[in-house]
Amino acid sequence: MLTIRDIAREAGVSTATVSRVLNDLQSVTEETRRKVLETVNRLGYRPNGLARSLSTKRTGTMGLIISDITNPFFPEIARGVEDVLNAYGYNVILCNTDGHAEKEAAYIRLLVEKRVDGIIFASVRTDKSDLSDLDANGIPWVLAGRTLPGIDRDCVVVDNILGAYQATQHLLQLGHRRIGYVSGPFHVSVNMERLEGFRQATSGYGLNASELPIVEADFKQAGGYAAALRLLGPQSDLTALFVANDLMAIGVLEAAHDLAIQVPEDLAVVGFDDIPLAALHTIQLTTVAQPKYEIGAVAARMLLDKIDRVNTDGDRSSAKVILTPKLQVRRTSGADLSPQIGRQPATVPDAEK
Amino acid sequence: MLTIRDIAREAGVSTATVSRVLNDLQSVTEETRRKVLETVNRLGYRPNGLARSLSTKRTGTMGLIISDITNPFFPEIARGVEDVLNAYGYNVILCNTDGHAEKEAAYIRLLVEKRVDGIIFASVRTDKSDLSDLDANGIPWVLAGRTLPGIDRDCVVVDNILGAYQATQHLLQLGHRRIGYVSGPFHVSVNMERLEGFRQATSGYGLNASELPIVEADFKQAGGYAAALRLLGPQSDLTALFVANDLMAIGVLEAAHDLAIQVPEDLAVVGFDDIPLAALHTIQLTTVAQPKYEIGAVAARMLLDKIDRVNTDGDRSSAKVILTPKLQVRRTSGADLSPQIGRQPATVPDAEK
DNA sequence: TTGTACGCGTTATCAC
DNA sequence: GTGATAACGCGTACAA
Repeated sequence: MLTIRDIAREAGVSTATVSRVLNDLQSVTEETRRKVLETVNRLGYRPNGLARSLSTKRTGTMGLIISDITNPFFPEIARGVEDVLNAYGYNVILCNTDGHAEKEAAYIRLLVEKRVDGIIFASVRTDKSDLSDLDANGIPWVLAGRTLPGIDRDCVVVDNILGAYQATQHLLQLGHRRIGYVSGPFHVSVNMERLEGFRQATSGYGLNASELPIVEADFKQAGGYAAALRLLGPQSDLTALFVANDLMAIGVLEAAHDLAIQVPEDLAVVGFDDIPLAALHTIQLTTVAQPKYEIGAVAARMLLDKIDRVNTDGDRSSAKVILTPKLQVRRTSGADLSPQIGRQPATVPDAEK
Repeated sequence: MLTIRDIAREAGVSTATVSRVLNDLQSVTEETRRKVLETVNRLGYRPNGLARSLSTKRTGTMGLIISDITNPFFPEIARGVEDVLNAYGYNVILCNTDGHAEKEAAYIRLLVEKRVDGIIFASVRTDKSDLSDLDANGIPWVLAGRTLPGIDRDCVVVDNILGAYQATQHLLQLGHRRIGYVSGPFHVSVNMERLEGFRQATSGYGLNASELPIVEADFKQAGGYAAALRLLGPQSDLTALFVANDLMAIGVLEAAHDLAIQVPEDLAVVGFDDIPLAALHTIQLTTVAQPKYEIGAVAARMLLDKIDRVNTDGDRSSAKVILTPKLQVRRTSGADLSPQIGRQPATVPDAEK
């Protein structure tokens, strides 16, 4: 592949001049400028970014760490990240960790070796030591859609406690008292927060949250399906389920169907995230909406800011941005059925089918 | 950040020896080996991949170019690509082009400058000149889920013509004769092929394909919705729609619902792709299944092969892999309704609701 | 305005 | 087995 020296020789100038033209710096005669650009185009020269990065100490590449891009929650976040970063000339390396700590650690090591300019963590699980490792190496990072215990900066999240509180209260106001919680992995922060919101809301209604059934699952559709089978057995008295994310809620709906349980007549279901398919008329999942694209976009801007600040003054931390979740009331919570749950036919779209 | 020289000095050896230990090459005494590794771990040294790549001429990074990761068709492909490449120590740079030629060209330039070891194209549109540009620069590439006119190598695809043929024939066998085609962008190869399959099947039944309505849309849900509104106006006599991809088919279903058209009783719908939500019991979209994950995985392996071959002998091309699509018959085509279309109530799941 | 020469952090080719 | 040292391709003081 051609080098800057080839261009310099061909154009009859020095490599320094070629470099100046390519990065349009300072003083270069329009004459020589033309000459250089002409040979560059004629020969199809492409600068070697590796050499450039080695010299400038910036790569124009960022890492994006998520759990699994096939989870419908993540593509929009990734898109928000990508759009913003790409507008500033950055590329994004995508990393699927499946929530495995080892996979994540391995990715981080690779990203550090590739000297990415920054990393966005949207995966559910991250070791705090990994982050201090990055700090030690001077690589800025940002958390998107999640927090970490003991860290209340450099992250953009929705208020999960509030969202879960609203969702649960919605069910309570509809008259439900026997409400189950389909949980994500217990130790994951977003799940802990949503569980906390669930607890606050139920105890606000004088219920003992510890008496309400909670089943741990994995944030995936199949996990939600399995959890629902366990919760909705023959002797179940549950009339509603709050599910920690939409993907599991979809699994719950599938399970309810297979168990011949009518939603929302016999069972109200509320999810979290508002993934695209939740709004389809055949699904109409009541859920807590997160601004996914915005979470990604804001996180990206925050990261860019942080990089700027590292390069100027020494300040390395950003504020914490908390976005507000919004309860999207749709069919599956049976809001139109209240106050007598499960007694009268639903008057919602599709009900007459 | 620490350099190999720091380690060499601290361990009392030369940089060459440190390098040998790190890449466990040749002859190094167990003694010195231990000593080097100890200081590496103690000081937390991370090799600079840029410098390494500059020297070795490989980056361990690949580019993946797609249209839009929020289109449910792509996450599984991306996952297949990522899983395989990551197993071989590669990272993946994700590029969303939205089908814009300029965006794609800009991405390719960036990827070339970063000296990625290879590129996978899963986007719908690619300029042939871009590819020859890559060839000129010695960067291997592979096409995934699509072809390019005049190129029948280095790609993995399903037989789109066959898939579309089967889908259309399915509708014809159910008795439909007035079938519309909701098209993707006309110039996109996969769409052209599916249209071709549609034409072959209809003319096989003595129909004049040119008399059947075809509306061009954009492969997105909103586009499918809009196309359906145009096709299903008051004076429409269509009893079935073959839709070029599932995402648009979802839009068609939404439109049908808003127009109070019953699916499948009044309108049969068949899509293409078999995205995850097509299988949900509330959707049950009849569609042509593509093995998306496999397409990504096979493309990744093909790219790895191609890279290997470039490094050994000079052969730079791979074969063309054609995977077989599979018609997934579900509710929306009303297979259980035949032969009298639209006369009797459906006896499909959910019908008694 | 332009050119020379060194540094960026590795790997690889020599000697020893 | 180990150590100098020249690439790798670019940016950039410094000098001219």
